[in-house]
Amino acid sequence: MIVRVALDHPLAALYDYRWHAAQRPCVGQLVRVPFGRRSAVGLIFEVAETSDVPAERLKPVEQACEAMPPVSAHWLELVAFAASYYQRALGEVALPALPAPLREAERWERLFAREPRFAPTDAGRRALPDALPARATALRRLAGALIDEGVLGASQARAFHAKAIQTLEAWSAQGWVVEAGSDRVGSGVEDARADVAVDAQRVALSPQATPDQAAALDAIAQASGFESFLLYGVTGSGKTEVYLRALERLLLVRPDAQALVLVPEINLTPQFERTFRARFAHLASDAIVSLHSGLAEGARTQNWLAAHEGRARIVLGTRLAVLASLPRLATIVVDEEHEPAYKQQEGLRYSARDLAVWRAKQLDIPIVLGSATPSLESWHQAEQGRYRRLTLATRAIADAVLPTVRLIDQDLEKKRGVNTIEGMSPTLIAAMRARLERGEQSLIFVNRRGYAPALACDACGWVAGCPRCSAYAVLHKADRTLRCHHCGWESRIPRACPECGNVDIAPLGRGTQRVEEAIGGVVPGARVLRIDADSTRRKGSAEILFDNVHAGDVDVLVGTQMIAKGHDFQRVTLVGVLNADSALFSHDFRASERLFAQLMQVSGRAGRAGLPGEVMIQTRYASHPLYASLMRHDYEGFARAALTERREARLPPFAFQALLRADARTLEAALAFLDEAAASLDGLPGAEHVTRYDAVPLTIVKVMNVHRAQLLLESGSRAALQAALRAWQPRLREIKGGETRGLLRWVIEVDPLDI
DNA sequence: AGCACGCCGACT
DNA sequence: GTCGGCGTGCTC
Repeated sequence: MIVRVALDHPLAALYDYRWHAAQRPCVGQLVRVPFGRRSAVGLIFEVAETSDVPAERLKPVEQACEAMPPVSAHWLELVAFAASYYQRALGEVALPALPAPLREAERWERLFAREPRFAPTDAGRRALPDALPARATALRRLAGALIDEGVLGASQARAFHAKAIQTLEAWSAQGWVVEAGSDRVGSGVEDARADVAVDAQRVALSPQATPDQAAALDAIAQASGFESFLLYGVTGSGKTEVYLRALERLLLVRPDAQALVLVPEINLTPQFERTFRARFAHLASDAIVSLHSGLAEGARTQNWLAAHEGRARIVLGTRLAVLASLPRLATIVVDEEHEPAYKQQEGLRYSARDLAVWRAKQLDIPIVLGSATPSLESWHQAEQGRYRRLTLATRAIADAVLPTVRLIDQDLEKKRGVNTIEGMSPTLIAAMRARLERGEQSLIFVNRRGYAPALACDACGWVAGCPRCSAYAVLHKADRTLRCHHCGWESRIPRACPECGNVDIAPLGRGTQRVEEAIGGVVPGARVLRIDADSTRRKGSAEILFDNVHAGDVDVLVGTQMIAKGHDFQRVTLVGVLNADSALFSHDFRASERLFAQLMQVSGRAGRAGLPGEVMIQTRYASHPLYASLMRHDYEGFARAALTERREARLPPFAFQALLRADARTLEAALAFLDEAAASLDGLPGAEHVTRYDAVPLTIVKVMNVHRAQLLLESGSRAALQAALRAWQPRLREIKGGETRGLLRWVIEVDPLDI
């Protein structure tokens, strides 16, 4: 017997091994095999009688993972499709899709051992680190492992301390730990339970579906087999309620059916999990699990296995969850389907949304893509009738009305001699003061973190830059550093200009920190809070900060995109947007689509609880059509105009694109490689239908002392592009190997988002 | 991708 | 004299 195994390795698709065990090998089984001088974990993709590899070179399989049920043929097919579509080796997709412990044969036994298991509760996570005496090192390490891993088996625990089980039982009595009997446990279960009561009330507030919601639900319920629904509804129109009810129906009708719910960001999973747990409180504790990179390894593995073994009925996760093994998957939801976060930006550069649609088609099941501002790709599909559009036209919350959007024309203000104060128009400042007097909240959206995006010398024109990247160094005033947001470089702020010695160096532009500081000055008495990647670095701190806003301890909230998503601030009646203009004239053709979606989203934060909301956007281009659409809350008009432009320019979704990216020590080497690569496309299958653009340096040419360039390919035919890419790769390997180019790395990206 | 082998410059 | 730089080649 021969088994063909996928290994996490870029060359051959499958490697052949001899199978000696008594029982028949099984496709989808995990195995440990010798590979070169070491041993590796792989996945059996095929079982065969013979091999093309000479018999003397065939090595035997070392071990098979008996405890884990094999992954389904459907899952293998999904992985094979993703590998082929994104131009990667099979194993490079299959193995990274598995949780890490499954990829290490040494951990299998422990992983599948049926023994008592312990998981920390939220209370435990908070209390344990401080509750133990400093001298109790074994206990402290036990607590540390418990928190880091998320789940600890009895034998693992005993390794720390002979009486660890008694200790864990005592902690369990304290409410710091839950014991999960002899079964494997999920995580976060009991934490979410604590909030069930609260959410049950919240849910109970909207028991009656709006007519739009009911119509959408009927359509989804009537779907037989594959159908893509584009659930198009403004913020607050109750898309989540539609997801919940659709899943409710599904899970009631089919007692074994599984659902996959994708959300764009980790921050949003706890909220969703609470809501889903409240609604599906009758399900077993591990019937709802989350999957995202923020979970501790142990917890993520247990959740993955709960999905794989069919115990999990609802899997809530970020983009990586689209590759979860779900043997009885019956429906998929992709919330905020337009979010760029669904695109993986390293390793296998897949679009979770696109793979989700493929999965639905493969399994012949319905999929719901939800958004207030759908991606132009999805909107176009709906226009073409390939997706079915379900519109939620009204806000579900009683009395909620769309906010008034007004532009602050900075050009006009300047002409009239109205000066901005710290980058803010007096109109915006007055509006914030008025909110403060009325006890309402303001939210100021700034698209840059840090104090100022640059530090410059007035005398000689010097601007502080990162020594390793071709980017400006961002000024962070709080810790008096200059930082590069591309590579993490940090240095002290110089006292004087290093070029000319001038001591009058000044910050250029405005980031969240500077705006926070400025508002403290111009809105006296306001309690200002900043939320961005810097202020929420510690795990869980974002939730604490958001809680302050909800509790009313904040008058003005300053932040980046982070503040625009997921949170319903009941008392926010003013949203201010500073420096949005830069995206209007970007060379990236998707910049305006992203800007529109972002502005619609931040606008949705204003006026949720019946209070009239107002959005003020500072701009120097007040007559730009994007703003005109925004003021009318007219996504459809925006989409129509944008799609017309895309059609005329032959851009996606009217063409398909791929990038060849190259990294090298010099820009010349990268460009030379790309030029040669472009020439080598000639004569390849499909190449006659593929347009080649010139190889160009990336906007930020140098990152970490590596120079980057790219070559864009475009075709009206996806099949032609795919064929050409496939045939191209051996040639690219030759070109790279043929001449000594030093460190040169290349990667193909299919359907790139940023160009 | 790892990992080994192998061939030339700065150190104990 | 070695340690270690990364160039090259291999993995069923």
